[in-house]
Amino acid sequence: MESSSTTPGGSARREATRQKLYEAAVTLIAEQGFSATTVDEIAERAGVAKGTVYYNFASKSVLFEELLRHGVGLLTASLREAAERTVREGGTRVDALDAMIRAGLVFIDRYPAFTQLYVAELWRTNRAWNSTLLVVRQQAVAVVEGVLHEGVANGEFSEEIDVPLTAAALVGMVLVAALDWKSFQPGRSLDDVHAALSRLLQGRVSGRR
Amino acid sequence: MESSSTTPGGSARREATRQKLYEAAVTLIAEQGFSATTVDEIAERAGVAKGTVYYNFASKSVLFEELLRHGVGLLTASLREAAERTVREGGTRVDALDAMIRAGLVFIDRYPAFTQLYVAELWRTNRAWNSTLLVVRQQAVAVVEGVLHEGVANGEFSEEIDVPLTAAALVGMVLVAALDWKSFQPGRSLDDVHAALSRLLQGRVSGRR
DNA sequence: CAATTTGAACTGACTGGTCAGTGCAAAAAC
DNA sequence: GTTTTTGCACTGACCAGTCAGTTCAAATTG
Repeated sequence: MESSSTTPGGSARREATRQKLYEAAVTLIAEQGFSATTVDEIAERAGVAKGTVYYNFASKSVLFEELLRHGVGLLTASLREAAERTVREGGTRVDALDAMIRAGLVFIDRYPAFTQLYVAELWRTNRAWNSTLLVVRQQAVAVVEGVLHEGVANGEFSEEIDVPLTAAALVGMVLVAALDWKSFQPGRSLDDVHAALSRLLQGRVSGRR
Repeated sequence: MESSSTTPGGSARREATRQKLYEAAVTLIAEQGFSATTVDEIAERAGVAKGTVYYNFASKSVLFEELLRHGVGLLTASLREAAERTVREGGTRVDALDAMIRAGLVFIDRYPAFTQLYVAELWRTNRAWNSTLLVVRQQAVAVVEGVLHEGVANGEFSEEIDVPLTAAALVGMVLVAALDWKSFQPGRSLDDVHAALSRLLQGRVSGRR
């Protein structure tokens, strides 16, 4: 009897090629931007012929869009997992936010190029992949918004907070601080950076000691 | 070659042309990115012949670099002014940070395209104008760092805060929240957005009412 | 077992188009 | 009469996307 034959999603070989192309594309586009990165460069970095890029992806833009979706999927899964685990283990929503900050830092630590690219392309308008970008942005922020909403509902947060704006601000805080960390103080430990952001989150900036 | 600005012979007419080119370039590059924007487009949008672009700027990259410097000069002047005015009028350093948040929002409200472009290009590496970018980034963050340092020195802030990281986080918070505001909730008033960010800054997120 | 067939995956030279930057003579502005 | 702008043709490099041909592992056959 036939085992579960050709899995929907392509052969293992093909999947490996696509993965190599993602990895090549993400660093090049993070460094240079989408338009300045050529398909030839991506193929060369991936150790693959140019035609292979077009065998696996309909176009340069499509490769990029799928890369975005792939990366954001990883990020949101990680954020969601951190928040859920914290709450499940009896933590408060502030604890959950803190756990998400850490999860965000861990992600950025592991995939700095993707983060760079995400920030750089996120607010572009008039681009072909605009709708993808919208979805992909909302996905990440929505996880934070969810925790904020829960906190407001259970009285842990003030009802006066502006959920979407606060979520965006928190995401921005982590993104920019982390990019700065990676770009200008790469020696710092993740715990160190996390501690600094925790302090800011919990308003423990003011006041001596 | 005397390409530097503030040339003795810099006529008012020439300055006006350069200004038109800045304005055309900033919106186009914000929308499309540097590489995807052509010199022909910039010239057309500015209502000027292509040759004029090259009469006024050595190259497309140089035009962009001078544009960056010009815009960041405006931003930092505004931030510095806000902080100094607050302190001069007897405000605390927290008040100064708050005033800088507002000044940042006012700037972004007035020059959204520049802000977009700034964020998009700020963490690019391997680009011709890398050194310019470094200067330009440090300029904006340094103003915030200055206020944090003063606050630590006079005991208003904990000595444990990580000044560079906290400054970057604050800048990120404002940038991302503001871009979100402009992109997705443009109806909101500046005061509204400012209030939400103030609350976050002062740790008044937790706790009922 | 080989030997052969099949087809998905991959290759890289090639094409058609785009674009930064040049050159220059003439007009306009100052 | 000097500076600045115009208009436009031109070049050379670069690049996204194509396509006819190749590879190779697994399936089929004898």
